[in-house]
Amino acid sequence: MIRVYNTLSKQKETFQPLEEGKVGIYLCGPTVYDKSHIGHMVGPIIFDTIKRYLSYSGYDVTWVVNITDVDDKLIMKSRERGIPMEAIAEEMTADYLSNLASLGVDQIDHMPKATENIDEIIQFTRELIDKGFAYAVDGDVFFDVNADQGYGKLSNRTADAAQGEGGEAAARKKSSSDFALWKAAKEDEPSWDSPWGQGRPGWHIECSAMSRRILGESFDIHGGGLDLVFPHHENELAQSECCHGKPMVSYWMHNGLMRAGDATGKVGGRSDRDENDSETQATVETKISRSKGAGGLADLIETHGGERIRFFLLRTHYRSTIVFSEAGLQEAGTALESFYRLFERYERITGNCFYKLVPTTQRPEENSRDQCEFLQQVDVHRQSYLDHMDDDFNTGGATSDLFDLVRTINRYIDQNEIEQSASEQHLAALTIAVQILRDLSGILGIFSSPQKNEAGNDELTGQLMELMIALRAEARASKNFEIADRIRDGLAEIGVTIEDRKDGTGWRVG
RNA sequence: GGCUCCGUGGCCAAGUGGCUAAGGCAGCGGAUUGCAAAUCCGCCAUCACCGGUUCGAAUCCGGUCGGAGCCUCCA
Repeated sequence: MIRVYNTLSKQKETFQPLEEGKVGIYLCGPTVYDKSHIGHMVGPIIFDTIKRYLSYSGYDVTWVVNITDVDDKLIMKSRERGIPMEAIAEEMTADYLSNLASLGVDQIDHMPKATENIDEIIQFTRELIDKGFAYAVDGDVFFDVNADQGYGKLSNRTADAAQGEGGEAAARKKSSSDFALWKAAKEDEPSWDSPWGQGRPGWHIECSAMSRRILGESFDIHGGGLDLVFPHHENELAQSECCHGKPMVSYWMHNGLMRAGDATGKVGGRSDRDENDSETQATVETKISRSKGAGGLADLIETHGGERIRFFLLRTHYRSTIVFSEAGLQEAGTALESFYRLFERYERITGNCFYKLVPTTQRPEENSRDQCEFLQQVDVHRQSYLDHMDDDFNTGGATSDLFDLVRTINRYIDQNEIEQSASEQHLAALTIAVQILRDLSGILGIFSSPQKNEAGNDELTGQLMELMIALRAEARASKNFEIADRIRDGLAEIGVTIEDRKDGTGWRVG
């Protein structure tokens, strides 16, 4: 039984899809006016993981992430850079997509763009006018907040407490909290034909229109960052529910926002150039999108690798604030090492590559019958992992079970001296356990392929290392530890670690 | 001012009424090792503070202090 925290009810609820066995998820994606920063990746990574888990649990999931490719910021950017809005959108969408790919986000089924759904948007707006929830004034169309009884229920706000956008449009609105569904085109703005003249969509309407087109009038999960609860999701909900007269989504899920936490004020390894007043900045933590150094996600991926970043994000609960820091990322990397080491150990023993194991796509039945003690322990951790995930996708708790699994497997190998000589039985049990680790980590979207370890992968290095190790072995055999240690220490200085294992000497970079 | 949320060991972080408060990083002790590395074993918290409810609270209620977000664009 999966439980989900619903922003609308402010509590965890039992997950029950509208249609048996099927789940529709809509996640608010980026406005593509600039390069994405790490904060933009929180939602995609957690929902990618949620989709993996729901699929594993037997649901047929459809996941939609929209691209907002027309709005004020895009228009401004286009003027600044003197190139068409479409060119900016295209460039930034490509950036976004490549970041997603690096972070292993590959579960998205549809990525509709606002500009490709103008007809739906106009249609939706027209329906709202026909039903008396919206009105047109001089080419603008506004949503009439006071016509909506339920307005404010998502963000717990009353209609009049919610100030809509001000500016010169304010004068034409019936109430200041009314918001634009359609904006009349100004000079030099991209625009489309509509029953109200040339114009473009307001910010919220595209999501109502596109989610309906792809997922239907009502669907299961709508997600986004906590900062979207108001006004964006409140308004979306108002539009859709007024238009259809029924609930828009069953579960509203919002991820916590990321803050920049490095003492230096750095984000993404960039120095914060424009900060020159005193030391007060030292401990300032701000929301990433407001921090001066926001950006540099590509650099971050380059230096740390997507897997480390993904793991870093998934180690905390999706609803809590994550303080971003280089140190935190470093630590995540250190923690991942124990997994990589186990994978190598497994390969040395069985000759099989962990990454070539095919993940089981179906959640197995409850505990297995008469197994050896080891596999029973493995089962305990597997079950604990699933319990964590069932509880509002608690990936932070689930990762601890992964570490428990690693320790359990290492202990089994140690205690039974499997590295020295393995019986069929041991190998079979080991294989089952590692397969389970494969399946469970696959749900988090990690360890799907080897992380490129740049250095030391070429043939020459391998041969040289073989030689060094042989020389050291000879020195050790003749108890010439001075030479042996000189070899080991010298290698350590250039970043190569020698490991004398039960089954022979090995080496690793880093 | 209105509305949310958070404060768990040196650091990060699960846990939101009841077995001995997960896990990671760092540290310490031990096994192993020629010494290391890796691995395993063990150790390291009464949960910001005060008061209350309860047989029983980190977990519920009230207050205090500290921190964050939203109320304008934001993932």
